[in-house]
Amino acid sequence: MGFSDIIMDWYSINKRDLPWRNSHDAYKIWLSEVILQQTRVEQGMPYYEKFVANFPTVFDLAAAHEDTVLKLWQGLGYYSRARNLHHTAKIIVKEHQGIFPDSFEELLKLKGVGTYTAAAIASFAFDVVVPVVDGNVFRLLSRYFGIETAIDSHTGKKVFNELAKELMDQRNPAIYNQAIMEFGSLMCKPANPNCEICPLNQSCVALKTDAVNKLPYKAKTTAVRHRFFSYIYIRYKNRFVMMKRTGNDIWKNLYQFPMIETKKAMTPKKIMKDAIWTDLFKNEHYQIVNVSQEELHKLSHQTIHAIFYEVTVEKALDLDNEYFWVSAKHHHQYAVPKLMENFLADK
DNA sequence: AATGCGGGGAG
DNA sequence: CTCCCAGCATT
Repeated sequence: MGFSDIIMDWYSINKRDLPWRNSHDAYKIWLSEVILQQTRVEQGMPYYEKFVANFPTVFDLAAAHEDTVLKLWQGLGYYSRARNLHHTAKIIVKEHQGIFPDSFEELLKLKGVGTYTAAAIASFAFDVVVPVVDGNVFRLLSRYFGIETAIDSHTGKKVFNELAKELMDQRNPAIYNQAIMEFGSLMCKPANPNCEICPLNQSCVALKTDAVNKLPYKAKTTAVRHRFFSYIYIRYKNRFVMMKRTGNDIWKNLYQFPMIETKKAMTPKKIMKDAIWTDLFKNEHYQIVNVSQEELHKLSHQTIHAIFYEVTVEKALDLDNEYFWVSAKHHHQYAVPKLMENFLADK
């Protein structure tokens, strides 16, 4: 038995019952694949269910407001996925009559659809023979064949894609692609893989050479950047002030309190000299009723040092620029970063 | 070719 | 703590 036969046999017995596997609907497959980009299956699952329930077809998604889409995506991270998802839904409706293209090349043209996702949709929905190479496949192939080429290099991507292509079961691209990812995910795990019971353990190079823990090889390690956010939580009766984050930064198009970013940790005394205070309050009276402890919010390559200034005012300020009042009853419709959600959950 | 983009689970 | 997860867009 060859590599692909072993993978296929293992999969037929050990596969999980995942909701998107019960469909050949390109829309649902696309939806699930975008949700699962850099996201574990268990984490993405409830979001998939929510999106299918709220947007049963691509027409429903295309007709929605971006705020609604982002709100449903809230908490999942990498929000450009949600923005691109919405954008692409509108393209599919306007330019493709609601029908997804059925070739790898055409799928690749869609925003938010890269080589992996295009291959996944093409094979799962349309039985196109094109290999999926995700994190699971990189790991499995690098270990089984003992390939030390860095998976995050240009040549690495080419090498592994070529290899994955040669190994494919040409007759069952949809099932085979699911199978190799499932195998990588459940058997050839990043830490503590199940080598003892692995059906490939007789011919695995990494196992033979004691290199399982060294592969796959990655070239880059990204440095963590520290940022200091001072949020101003301005309350008047049951309302508070919010704004939309624009600009190319984290949490684009999500909402937050007015805030000041500084390059270093800053004392309240210095923060309060920032122009934002006169911008917001002008000559109105305000009172700082609480200053939170610094809270660390860790992202993959940033650590946000957050402090919340809780301020009360005696009348509803006239707001300009991007600021606006929201009531406690209505603020839930705005998508907010996890950091904001955690703060608001205590209110 | 290199960098930025979230949040959470596992070890 | 560190690593990594059904990656992609941008430069």
